[in-house]
Parts: sequence; C-alpha cells; structure tokens
Amino acid sequence: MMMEMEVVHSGQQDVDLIDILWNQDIDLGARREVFDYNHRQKENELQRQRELEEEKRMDLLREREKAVLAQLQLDDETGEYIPCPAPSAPLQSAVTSLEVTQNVNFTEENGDAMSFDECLQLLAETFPVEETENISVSSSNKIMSSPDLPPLPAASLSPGPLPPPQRMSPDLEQAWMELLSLPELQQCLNMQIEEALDTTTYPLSNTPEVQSPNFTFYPMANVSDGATDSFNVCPAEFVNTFDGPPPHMVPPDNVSQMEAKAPQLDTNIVAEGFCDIFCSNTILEESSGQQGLEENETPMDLYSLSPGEAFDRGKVNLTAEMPDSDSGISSNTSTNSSPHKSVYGDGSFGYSDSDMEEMDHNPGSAESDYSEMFSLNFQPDDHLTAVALSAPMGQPLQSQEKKPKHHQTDPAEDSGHSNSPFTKDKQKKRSDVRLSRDEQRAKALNIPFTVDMIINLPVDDFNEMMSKHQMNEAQLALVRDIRRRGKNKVAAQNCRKRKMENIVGLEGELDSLKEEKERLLNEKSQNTTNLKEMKRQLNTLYLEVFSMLRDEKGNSYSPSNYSLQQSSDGSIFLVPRVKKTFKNEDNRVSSL
DNA sequence: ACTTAGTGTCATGGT
DNA sequence: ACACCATGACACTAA
Repeated sequence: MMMEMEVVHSGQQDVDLIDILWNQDIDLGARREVFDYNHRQKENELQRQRELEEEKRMDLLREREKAVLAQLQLDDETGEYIPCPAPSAPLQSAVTSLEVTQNVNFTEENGDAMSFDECLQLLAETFPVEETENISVSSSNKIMSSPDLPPLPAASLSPGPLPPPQRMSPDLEQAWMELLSLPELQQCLNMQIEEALDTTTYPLSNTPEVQSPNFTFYPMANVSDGATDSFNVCPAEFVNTFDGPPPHMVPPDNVSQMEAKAPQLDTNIVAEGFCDIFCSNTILEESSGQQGLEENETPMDLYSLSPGEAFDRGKVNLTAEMPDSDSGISSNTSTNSSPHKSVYGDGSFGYSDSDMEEMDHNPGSAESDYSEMFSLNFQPDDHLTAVALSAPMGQPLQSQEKKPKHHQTDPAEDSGHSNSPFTKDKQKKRSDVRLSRDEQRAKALNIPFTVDMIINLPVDDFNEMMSKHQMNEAQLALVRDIRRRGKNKVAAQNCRKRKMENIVGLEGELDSLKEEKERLLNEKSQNTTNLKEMKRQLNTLYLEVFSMLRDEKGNSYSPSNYSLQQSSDGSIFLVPRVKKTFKNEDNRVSSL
C-alpha cells in the first residue's frame, strides 16, 4: 500500500495519498495514536519541508522514476504489474521501485563498481583491519552521493544494458556481513542514515520477516528471485531508496542509542537495529507498505491491506460487527446485515411461523448454527439450506421439547455465543440474533426476500414483490408475520420512546408547576401582608375621620355607634350602628 | 434470589 | 375490509 510513497517523491500529492492511506489504516483498526491527526499534520509538515529540500536534488531522479512508473503501467497491461496511481498495488510497486532503485544505484555506481567490489574483497581479505573503516566510509560517502548523480537512462531499466550482477563469493559475503557488523561502520552508516532521513520522505514498514541480523543480502534476497547471492546493491544505497522513517523515528547515532530509544521507535526497528532500516525495502514488498507505523502487524492485517482482501474483510466485519439496529427510529440499518439474498426456488416445507418458533429454540437448531456462522464465518447459506433441507420440519423438531410458543429463548443466546468477540454488546447481540432469527426463518422457508425488504417495503411494493414470487401459505404466513413483527417492533420502540418522552415532559411540567405553585404561594403571602397593611392603614384613616366628625352640639361620634359608608356616587354617609335600618335625613338608609 | 431496565411479541383498539 | 399504528400486557434476558 505504501509502496507508492517510495516511488513518487512529489510533494502534496504524496501527502494527500498518505493521508488517504492513513485514514484507510485507521479504518483497518490501526492504533489511533499512531495516526493521530495532529501528529500526522506535524509529520506532513516535516515531510513537506524535507521534500522541498530534496526536490531540488531529486528532480531529475524523480523524472526518471515517473518514466519508470509509466512503464509499470504498461506492464500492467501485460498483467505483469498493477497500476499504481492509487495505493492499491503496493507489492508490485514496491518490487518495481526496488528494482529501479537497484538498477539506478547499480548504474550510478557502475563506474566505481569494480573498485567497490575490490574494496570489499580487500576488506574480506584483510579483515579485520583498521582499513575497513576507511573503506566503508568511502563507500558510504560515495553511495550517499548517488542522488546527485546524473539521471539514469530509461534504457537502464531493461536488464540488457545493465551490467550483469556480480556474484559475490561466500567469502565476500561473509566479509560484507562482518563489515556491516562493525561498530565503526555502523556508526558511519548511521550518520549516513541520519543524513538520508533528513532528505527522504516517507516511512517504511518493517516486518517480522526480517528477523535475522544478517542484513547482507536483505535487499536482493526479497527483491528478486534467486538473487540471494547477488550483490548488486549495498545497504547504503538502500538508504537512498529508503523513503524515510516515521518522523518520530530518531535517526540513530548507533545501535545502542537506537535501542535506548526503543519506546519511541518501531519495535521491530529497535529489535533489529539499524539493519532493519535497510531492510525496510524488503519489507516494502513483504508487508505492502504499512509506512512502518504499524508495529504489530498481524498477517491478517497485512492481508487486509490488499484492496480486495480489505474490502472483503471489511465487509465481513461490517456485517458481523455492526449490530442490527433494532431501534425503531434508527432501525433498518441492518438491511445489509443479510449476507444473502435468497434465490431459492419455491421449495417450501409447509411449516408455520409457530413451527419456526419451535425450530428456533431447538438446541443446535439451524438458528444457533446460523447465528454462530453469521457472526463468525458468515457463510450461512449452505449450512442453513442444508439444515432446512435435511430436517423435515415438523417432525423431529416438533417432537422435541416444546416450550411455550411465546418468548422462548434464543438458542444462540443460550449456547454461549456471548463469547463471540463480535458480540460484546449484549443488547446489540440480542438484536443481531433477533434479526438473524428472522433471517433464518425466512431462509428456512426459502423466502426470496430479505427481512428488511419484507418489513420496510411500502405496501404496494411489498405486494408487488409478493406477487412476483409464487409462495405457499406457509411462506406467505411467515412473510406477513415477519412484516407484522418487524413493524410492531418498531412501533413498540417508538411507543416506548414516546412514553419516555412523555414521562420526561411530564416531569418537566411537574417541575414547572411546582415552581409556579411556589411563586403563587409567595405572591399570596405578599398579598396577604399587603392586605393587612392596607387594612391597618384604612382603620387608622377611618378612626381619624371619625374623630373629626362632630354633631350639632359639638360632640364626637362614637365609632361603636356610627359608621361611615360610601355610596356609589362617592358620597359619604354617617350611618348609626343600629340593629334596624332607619331613614336618615336624606332618606338614604343603609344598614350594616 | 430478587429487582429492574430493556426488548420482543401478542392482543386489541383506533385511524 | 384491510393495512397500519399505538399501546397495554406479558415473557424473557441481562445487569
């Protein structure tokens, strides 16, 4: 997958590709922190800078590699390679890029190849000597200067013009291995690696395949068949082809330091030391390029990186892990939970829904097997068909223990399927089983519709669908039962939801009413207080007025004998407090 | 062992 | 009459 990164050294395009691929990795379950968005942004920024710097130097090389890509696409037409504009053909791209790189490096180094080999031979012959370090350093320096070399002619891609690989003698191989094992050389190479890491871009993956510290032949051993004994490429050249480590990967100063930084590094890299950095090229084709970020890539994960495999697996997991939402409101997302659209014939066994209920709850019946397969193997068709065909419904199944028709437990739930890693959510699992049971029923009767279709199609479409398939009474009854149950389930869920909403609403209303009551009580209390005050003031005023009244003789009226009353027109009358009414002088009589 | 929440299902009534 | 919906009631499971 990430192979593409190695081949193309362009800027934004690659970053976008990386982003896409990262997202894909996330979808594939890669650890989130590894692909943290901010982290990736930082990485992308760093990579952009590096790419800008390198682009100046790598421009010509990039042009050549694009030409190589074009050729690869041509090869695809022959079926040899898969086009790699998208991250869908990692392996072939990796191989090709490696080959190209090898060719390039080989050619670049062609002029000095003999001298290099001579150095190695000299090294092997004189090893171990202090001269080794000088040789290795000079070799590395020379190798590292390869990006500045003139672009490789396109013709060099063909094996013809290439110098024949120079087979390395076992002694030379051993010498080379030991040479690379020298701490001095390692340090030297690490310096080169560090330099390379500053100018390269994309991290590469490494895999457990490369476990041996013997990295002498790692490039060719996996790049080309039968090339394990070839020695066309030196490790430092692969540093150039190495598209760079994850930004978090600290360029190692030496192996020990690298190991000391183990917690920050890819565990495989740490384990293998800088050797594995070189080996990343091998890994590129081994692991389809996981950008070197996925430490614990399992074989499954690796397979999943294959587009087709990833799709298949994703589909399986999607179906297996996605619980069939039973929510009436959000339900029917389980449309695709049906792994099959039955295309069975009109075979029917003439057992009713209730029979199916009984069949459902037979231990080891089709449902339990179905549920298991549905959640794990996802290959229910044959099995279920076999069950349905092999079990004459209504005979052995009905003869078994009959539980109450209503609300029998699902065998899948009783048979320990909760241990399934795909059914962590019990409720979801239950829903899953529920729909699986419907599916199983429908399948057992060879009903050529999915439960989702049966339940959710509009009446007209449903009737039309039914009319297009000739079904017997049992099938029709089952279909209608499924539809009824499904709709009622949704209705019940909606009803419960409404009930809960009503409860919540009533609770809120109750709270508001309590607040209103409290407010009214306070208002009443305030009004009572005000009323008392007003009465008091009125009484005071009343007495004051009374005290000012005088009769003809100048005597004051007693409030106990008289009272003041106001008429509707505003006139004030002094009314004697007498038991019986009598006329006053104005014939206006009032009584108390 | 008991309680409780959640869910599926049936029966029933309304639209 | 039929389909659909709403809801109470019941059974069951899992927490």
